[in-house]
Amino acid sequence: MGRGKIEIKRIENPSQRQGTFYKRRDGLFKKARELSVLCDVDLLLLLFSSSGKIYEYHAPSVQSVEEFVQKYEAAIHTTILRDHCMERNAERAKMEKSCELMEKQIRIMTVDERGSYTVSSLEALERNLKTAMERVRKEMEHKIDGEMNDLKTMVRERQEEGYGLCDKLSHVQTINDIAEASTSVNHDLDLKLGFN
Amino acid sequence: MGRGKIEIKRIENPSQRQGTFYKRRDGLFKKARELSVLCDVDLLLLLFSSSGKIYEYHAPSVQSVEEFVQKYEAAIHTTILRDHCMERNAERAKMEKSCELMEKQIRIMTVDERGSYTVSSLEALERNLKTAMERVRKEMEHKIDGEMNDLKTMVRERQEEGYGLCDKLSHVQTINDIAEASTSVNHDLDLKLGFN
DNA sequence: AACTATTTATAAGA
DNA sequence: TTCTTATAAATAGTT
Repeated sequence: MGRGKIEIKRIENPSQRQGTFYKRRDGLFKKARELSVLCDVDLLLLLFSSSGKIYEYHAPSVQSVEEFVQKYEAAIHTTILRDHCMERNAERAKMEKSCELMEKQIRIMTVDERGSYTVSSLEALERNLKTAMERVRKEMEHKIDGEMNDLKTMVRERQEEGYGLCDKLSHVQTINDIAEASTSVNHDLDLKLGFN
Repeated sequence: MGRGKIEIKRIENPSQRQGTFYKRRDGLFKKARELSVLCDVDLLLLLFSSSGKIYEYHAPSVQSVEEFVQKYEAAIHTTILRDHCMERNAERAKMEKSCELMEKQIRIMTVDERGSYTVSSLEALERNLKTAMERVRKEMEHKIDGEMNDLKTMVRERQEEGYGLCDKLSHVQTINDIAEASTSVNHDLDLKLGFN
């Protein structure tokens, strides 16, 4: 219908697309209204233009979008929505169960589940606690080793700063051009800073 | 369009109304699809026939009625559904966070978080592990005490059964009316069962 | 936004 | 429902 036949695919020319949009939108709304009147149909039509503007039509019998969607959801309730809802509920139940299990695990690991242990589970628990204990010790040693190394590094850095200071001092001495037996000063300094 | 012009008002003849419904419904859906394709329009069309059947069309870009309605409601500043959804999402996020925390706690308690401890946290962990250890020991003692008591009870029950048996035996003896020095039998039985 | 040639939708009938 | 077809209605290209 029109001067020429068109293919049903996106119109790339924006102004042409806009023009066609107005015409066809009006046509669609008119058809929607006619269908709802002629055939006693409850009908909702929502659309967003490509520029983001929103347009809506609903049959006179429809009070609001929310009411209509609720009716839709109630009707479709047997399939999409319920499935979706059940999926969410299953996911949620799974999560809750996993939470519960973890909570229980924590209570067990802190031996806070009085009276619900068997002797063998207590033995297993004891083994686990021993393992954890060993790990704590190793980790602690590792940590302390690390801190020792840091301290050693600090000492070394101080030492180097000290040497730098000595160099500067000796340089100053040279500039002062007092050609005495001044090496003893450096040596004294080393001794005071505890170097050897 | 058609053999004659019609007035746009409810068609009272049911079969004619039904026929028109099919034709115009198909036409409307076709137009809706064409508009969405030609003009890049997000579109949702929901309708209930007068007989209560539901029909739906949405543009390919629309994933679901829910999604579309959310977009609509966001655009129209109505927030009922979105709020509900956000509530669910918040709840879920909270749960996930709590799960994560528990998982971390478990990893920490099993000393499986290599390198992420401070010395003081390791000390605290050690204290907790010692407490757990003590509890395991207490629980184990308690359990073993319990089992001992159970065993004692069993022994006592057996003993009583034994006495019962002896009584019966002696009764049978009495009935058999052999008035001999038969108390020795009971005594032998006690010795065999290991009582006293 | 209006015009109009042409295509498309559909009312009535089968 | 589905098809046919005469006719009404929608709209593409244009102004």
